[in-house]
Amino acid sequence: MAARNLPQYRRLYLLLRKHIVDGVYHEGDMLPSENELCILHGLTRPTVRKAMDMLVHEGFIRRHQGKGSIVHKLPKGIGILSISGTTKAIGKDNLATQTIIRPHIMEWPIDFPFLLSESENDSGCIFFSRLRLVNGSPIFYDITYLPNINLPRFSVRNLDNKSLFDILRTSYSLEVKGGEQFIKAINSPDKEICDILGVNQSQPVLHLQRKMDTSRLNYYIYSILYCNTDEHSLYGIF
Amino acid sequence: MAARNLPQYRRLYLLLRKHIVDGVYHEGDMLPSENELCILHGLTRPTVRKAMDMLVHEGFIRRHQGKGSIVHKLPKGIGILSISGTTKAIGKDNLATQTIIRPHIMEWPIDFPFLLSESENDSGCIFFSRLRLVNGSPIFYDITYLPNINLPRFSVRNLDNKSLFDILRTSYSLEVKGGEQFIKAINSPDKEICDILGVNQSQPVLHLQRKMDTSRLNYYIYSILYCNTDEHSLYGIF
DNA sequence: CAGTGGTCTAGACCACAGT
DNA sequence: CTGTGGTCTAGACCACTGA
Repeated sequence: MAARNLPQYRRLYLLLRKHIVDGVYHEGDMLPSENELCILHGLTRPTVRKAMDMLVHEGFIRRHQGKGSIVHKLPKGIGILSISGTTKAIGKDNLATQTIIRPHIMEWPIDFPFLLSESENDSGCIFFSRLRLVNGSPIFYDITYLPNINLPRFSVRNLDNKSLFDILRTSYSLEVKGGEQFIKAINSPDKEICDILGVNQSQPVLHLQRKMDTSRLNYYIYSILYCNTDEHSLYGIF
Repeated sequence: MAARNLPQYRRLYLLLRKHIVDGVYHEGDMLPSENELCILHGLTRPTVRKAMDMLVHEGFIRRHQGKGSIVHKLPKGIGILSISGTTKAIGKDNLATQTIIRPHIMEWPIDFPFLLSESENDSGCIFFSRLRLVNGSPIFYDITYLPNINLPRFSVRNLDNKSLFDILRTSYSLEVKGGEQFIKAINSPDKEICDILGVNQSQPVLHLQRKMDTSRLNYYIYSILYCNTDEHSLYGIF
C-alpha cells in the first residue's frame, strides 16, 4: 500500500482524519485525550499534538482547554477553499470530473497572470482543462498549466474522474504541498466558459488564480478556476 | 504597549513577521537559522520552530531542508482569507476604516445566514457596519453582528480606524481565534451598498459570510462582507 | 565535512474545566 | 481534586545541502 516511511505525526493525522471522515467519530464527539493517544500509539505529546494541530488547522477538530478535543465537521478537499453546498456537505460520490480540453503541450499564454522563471518559460507548459460537476451540475471550470519539465507521457493520460494530485504523486513522485490564490468576482468571462458552466453572461462568477508548491524544488503548478457560486459557496476556514 | 504575557513562540512569531513586513528581511533573504534564533532569543528549537511554523502557514517564509528558511514575499492582494484580516497584509498606512452604521442593539435578522443558539437568539445582537478604504477607495463593506452577551458599554464605542479585534481583546479579554467563511460572487446587493462601495449595480462583488471563534466558549462573532474586487483581489494561502 | 531543517523523546509546569 | 489542553525545555538522531 502506501509508503510506510511517513512521519509518525503524519500517520496519526491521517488515521484520525480518516476516522472522522469515515464517521468513527461524529460531529460533536470527544476525541481521545492527548495522553490517551500517546499511550495508544506509543508516541509522546509533542508528536500527538503536531498531528492534532494539523486537524485543527484544517477545521476537523476544535480544542478546548480543560475539556478536550471535539470533532468539528466534515471533510474538505485539499486546500483551504473547497466547496460546500447550501444544503449538505458534498461527499466524494456526487463529484464528477470531465475533461474539456485534453492535455497538450503549448507555449505559455502571453497574459499569464503569474511571473514565470526562465526555465519554466523556455520549456512551455502542459495545458488542459476540466469541468467539475456537483450532483450533475457544473460548478468549477478548472484550467491547469503544468511546466513541461520532466513529466514523461503526461499528455496521453486520461484525467476523467481522477485526481490530478494523485496522479502526480503516484506516477511522478510530485506532492502538492500548498499554494497561494487570488480571488475575484467577475462578470462573465467569454461566452464559451459561460456555456460550459451553464451560466448566462450577466451572471457573476468567482475567479481564482492559484499557484501551488510541490515537493520538487522550484516546480509549481498553476491553475485558473471559474466557479458558479449561484447555488454553492466556496468554503474555507482560517 | 502590547500585553507581555504572550507565549514565547507567539512573541517570536510577531517579531519575525514585523521584521518581514517592515522590510528588515526582503523577499528572497535568508532568515537566521533555527539554532541562531534559539541562541538569540534564549529559546529551544521546538519553540522557535513553532513560531516559524506559523510564518510558513501564512506564506511569509519557506523552509528548505539543508539550506535554510527564505522570506517568500508579501501578499499583494488583500489577505482577508487569513485570520488577522485586513490589517495584516496591506501596509497599515493605506488602510482606513469608517463607521457607517454605529453600534446599536437589535434583534437578529430573520434571514440570518448562520444557525444561532438559543442564548444567542434570546439576547439579541449588537449590530454595526464599517467601510474599509484602501488608498482612499472603498473596498470592503463589513457588517458585524455580536451576540449581546456580556459586552458592557460596547455600543458607545467609536470604531473608526480601530481594530475590532484589538478592542475585544483589550477591553473584553476576547480573543478571535479563527473561523469559517462562505464566499460567493454576487451581482449587486441593494443599491445602498453599491453606493457605499462605489460600484454600479451591474458590477459583481464578492460576498463573504463569516463565523469566528473566540476564546470565550460558545461565543461567536458574525460578519457579512461585500468586497469590490475590481482592482484588488482577495489573497489566501493554503 | 559542518550546518541546515525534519522528526522525536521524556520529561516539566501552567491555566483551565468539571467533580 | 483530577484530567484536560497550552507551553516549554534539553537534549537526540536523521536527511539533506553545499563547500
